[in-house]
Amino acid sequence: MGPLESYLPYLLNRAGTRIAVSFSERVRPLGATLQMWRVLAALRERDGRRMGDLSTTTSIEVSTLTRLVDSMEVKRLVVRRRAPEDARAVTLYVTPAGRRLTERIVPIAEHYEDAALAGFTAIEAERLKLALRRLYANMEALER
Amino acid sequence: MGPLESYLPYLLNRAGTRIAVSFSERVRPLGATLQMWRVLAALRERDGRRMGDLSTTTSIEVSTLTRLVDSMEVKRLVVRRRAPEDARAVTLYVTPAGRRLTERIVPIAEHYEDAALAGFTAIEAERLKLALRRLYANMEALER
DNA sequence: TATTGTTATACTCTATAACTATA
DNA sequence: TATAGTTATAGAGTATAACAATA
Repeated sequence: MGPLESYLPYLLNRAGTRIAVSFSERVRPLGATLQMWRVLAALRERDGRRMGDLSTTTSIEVSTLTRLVDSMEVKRLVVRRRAPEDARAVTLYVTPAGRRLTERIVPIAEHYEDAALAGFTAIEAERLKLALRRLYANMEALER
Repeated sequence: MGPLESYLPYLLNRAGTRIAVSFSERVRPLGATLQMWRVLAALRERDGRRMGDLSTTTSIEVSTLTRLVDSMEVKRLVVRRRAPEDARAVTLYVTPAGRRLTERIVPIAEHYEDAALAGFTAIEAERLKLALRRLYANMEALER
């Protein structure tokens, strides 16, 4: 085990934290947070998702998500609806205001994607993303 | 901007959080936390570092670090000493107990490094680390 | 009995700024 | 005046478990 600088989890968290903090500052003036953006991005992909589904795709804890969605409902960005096929489940839908906010954040997200990957070739960028997915899968496998 | 899954900051944070949580669980029985390990790893590299120095190398906020070091002093893992050349600065030294704990965590850290990179060739692993360093540098440059 | 989501509590880390003691 | 570190306070997120409603 060499210096901290060569340690993968460290490099990963350092880069991840840096980009998250920077992105958060950038969307704060719009009244949004990183976590809100994750929910909006997930709903942009597919509307009417369940809380549990959103929790796994956004990597936000269910109990955190409950309160996050509370605040997003107050801001009229999303609405909760009981799922018709299973009355235990709650599904989430974006409102027009939520859609407008989403479309304002998308270019910022794209900008961060580009800024983070400045100097990377398209192939290098894809390799990096693939590596991160493999890494995640490895850690998931380790849990069992 | 495609699905959340293809978004770099998301992939980064997801992988980073997963590995951090898993590692934390693994070292908790030893009475250690991820943040403590970072400090110990930094001091293992070089003893007698200043608080400010430790803050930047570990990516832990100075005010968080102060309280973290408080708790590490209570556990007799490190000791604070005033720097002789500048009485404003505080330097940190590992105790024998701290060293013993460090040596117990090192193999765990190595294990996580290996587990996360399972299936990666040495070249792929190096490429990934290099990419993470470049990405961090890009974000740092963006701040200015 | 198991599952979905909510609520409550305690805890960790961060952000910010005020404060002290040096320089 | 600026710097190094500490302290205080508020906020965001997590971990955990208990809970209600439904399956």
